[in-house]
Amino acid sequence: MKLNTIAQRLNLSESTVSRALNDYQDISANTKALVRRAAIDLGYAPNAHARRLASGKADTIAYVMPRADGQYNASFLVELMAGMAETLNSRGWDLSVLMPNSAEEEIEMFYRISRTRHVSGLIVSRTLTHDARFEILRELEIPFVSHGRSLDSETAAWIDVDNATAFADMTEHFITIGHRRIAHIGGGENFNFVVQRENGWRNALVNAGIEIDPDMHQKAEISYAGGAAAMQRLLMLAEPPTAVCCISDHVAIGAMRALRDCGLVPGREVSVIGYDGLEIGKWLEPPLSTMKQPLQSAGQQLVEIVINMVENGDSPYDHQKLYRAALVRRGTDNPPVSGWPKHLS
Amino acid sequence: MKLNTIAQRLNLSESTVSRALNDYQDISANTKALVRRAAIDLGYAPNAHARRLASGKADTIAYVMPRADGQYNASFLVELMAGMAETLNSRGWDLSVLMPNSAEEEIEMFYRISRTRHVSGLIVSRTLTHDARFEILRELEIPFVSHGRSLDSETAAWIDVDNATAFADMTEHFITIGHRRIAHIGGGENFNFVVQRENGWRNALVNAGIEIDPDMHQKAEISYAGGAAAMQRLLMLAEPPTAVCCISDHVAIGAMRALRDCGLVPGREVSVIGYDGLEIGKWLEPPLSTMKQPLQSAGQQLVEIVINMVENGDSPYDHQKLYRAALVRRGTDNPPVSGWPKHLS
DNA sequence: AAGTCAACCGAAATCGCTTTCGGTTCTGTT
DNA sequence: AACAGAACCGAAAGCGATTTCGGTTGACTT
Repeated sequence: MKLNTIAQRLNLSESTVSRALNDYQDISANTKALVRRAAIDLGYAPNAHARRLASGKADTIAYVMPRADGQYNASFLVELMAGMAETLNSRGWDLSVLMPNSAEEEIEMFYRISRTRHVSGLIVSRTLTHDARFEILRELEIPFVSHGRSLDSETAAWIDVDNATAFADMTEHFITIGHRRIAHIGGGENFNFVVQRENGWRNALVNAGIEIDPDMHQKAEISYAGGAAAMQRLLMLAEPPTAVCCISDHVAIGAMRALRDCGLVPGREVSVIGYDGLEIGKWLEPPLSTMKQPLQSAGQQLVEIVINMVENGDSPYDHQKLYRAALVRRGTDNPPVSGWPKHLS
Repeated sequence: MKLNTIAQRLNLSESTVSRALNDYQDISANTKALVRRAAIDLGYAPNAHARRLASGKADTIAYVMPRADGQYNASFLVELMAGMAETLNSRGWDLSVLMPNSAEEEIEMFYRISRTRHVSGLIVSRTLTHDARFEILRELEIPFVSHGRSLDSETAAWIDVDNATAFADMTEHFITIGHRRIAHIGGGENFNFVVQRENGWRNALVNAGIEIDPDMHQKAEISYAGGAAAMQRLLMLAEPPTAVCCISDHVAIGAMRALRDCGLVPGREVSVIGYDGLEIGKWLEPPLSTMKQPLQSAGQQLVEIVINMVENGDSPYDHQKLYRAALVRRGTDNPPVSGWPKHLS
């Protein structure tokens, strides 16, 4: 089933058929109809590789998948990729998934793309505070959008959630309902969101005139186990916190477990708020309070941004969007109780 | 950076350079070395589309992503896709993700692939008991492997977990520790695994000479909420169960919530076992017992199977593999307690 | 009636690589 | 010394589209 077949059948040239199918203006409505009819009858679809070679377009967006590392919770990732694939597919584009084994391999993939040109645009995530990829992709002139900012992303396209404000809001909420000793379980990695969230927490405390006790900041692996361990450390302090801002719901869930293991009830002696708005939180005992980001279709947005950059040459500056997360109170954020910490009662 | 450039630089023909790079036998070791050196120096990589057009190979495997529907838990899906992408990337192949909006659209995608030929092989999942896709893909002669069996999959390549045996094991375990009134919360959909799991539960009961009370089988939406609702129905029975086999961990978690809401403790009055081996189960109160499937790298396996079918023309029959799930006892499977159900004590 | 300008369509070049088919050289045999 | 057979490499024909450029028509002016 080649273009040729249709051409012969209709006694037209290949070029006419091609232009008819691509809706060129210099083909009469009549022949267009004829050609389209024939294409459907014969079940014709252009050979993707021939088309891409001739046109120089790849019609493909690649997504660099992050290693499972805590920054992304799986359900969000699935949602994201589904959104990307769906949006691309509906326009006849392909979503290609890249899974580098290391930062170096990721860079190599970028170089390969810039040579083979089999990918028109890129979506990256898991941004570091200092992230060399932005500079490299710019030099290679590969259109791309990032999910998450970085110190190197001023001149790039991105969408992100305002992590700092989210954690400031979370912390202020704790202050409002009466807490003063508010801890933060954060990450030890050099991911940008880790820093942003920590800063939000810090700023809120400073604004409220609360001195920051270094012990109140615990670096942890971003996982259930990391959260549990960090909470254990907090509980062994001479003066443990009455509220904890967790960098993610997973960490918060681990923290809840650690509380239980000490005979405490999450949200009573020690309040806990997580981040991500995971649905599982609703089904815990007690249900976990969290910050939920409003990105119902981040995947779709990311895709539309890159496509615009590829097709219309949009400037990255036109595509920088910041979203705000909202507090979802469920059951683990309550005013401090008397009788805790014990030695103070 | 074209093939041509290298050819001119070395005073060789394009065809020689091409064959040298592809390691043909009729090129001297000497020129091969020369060509490769030059290729590296110039930073050459073949244009993917030209290569694919000329060779007729797409070097691309597509994965049909399932809608988030409960059959797959997100973290498994992420693991799966990461494994596929990693394995493919390491061989220079691409992973393309398809996200159809409906069964019909999925079929259309298959037809499109068989025409454009921009995909060499396919990986499908979310298999139905009666699944038309197997027949269609066979007719279209698209090499494919399925993750999960179907009544139509005898002649296809697949890998799957022995769902029936897993649920028989689960049920027998309950019987062994003393339960007789064992319920099953299953799914209402026509997915094949739903039927298989239900059958496993049934068979174990029959084998143990326990009569099956229709009330003990609750169809539910495969989700937290579905599990909670189903458990509520079970608890309102005149004679509620003392143990429940849940079709997934999510359902089990919903069921645990329903138990708590009735003032009961999961694993005490009513035992619960889930399926999937989700890590979150470890961090619940009490930790959720579950069945864990051993597929550490299903993604890699699926990819290798399709590649073998594409490259070596392997028969689907050579690639049918069944795995067995294992019970992970954590905290919600215990012998029945006296005093429950209340009216019997 | 000649000239002009759209409106349409075809010829041919191109995209960058693969692969078949033959043609040289070179070595080793008889 | 002549010939066979490796061993190597080049020419050229695809692969199946897109796209530029130009050439015919036909209608419309003047």
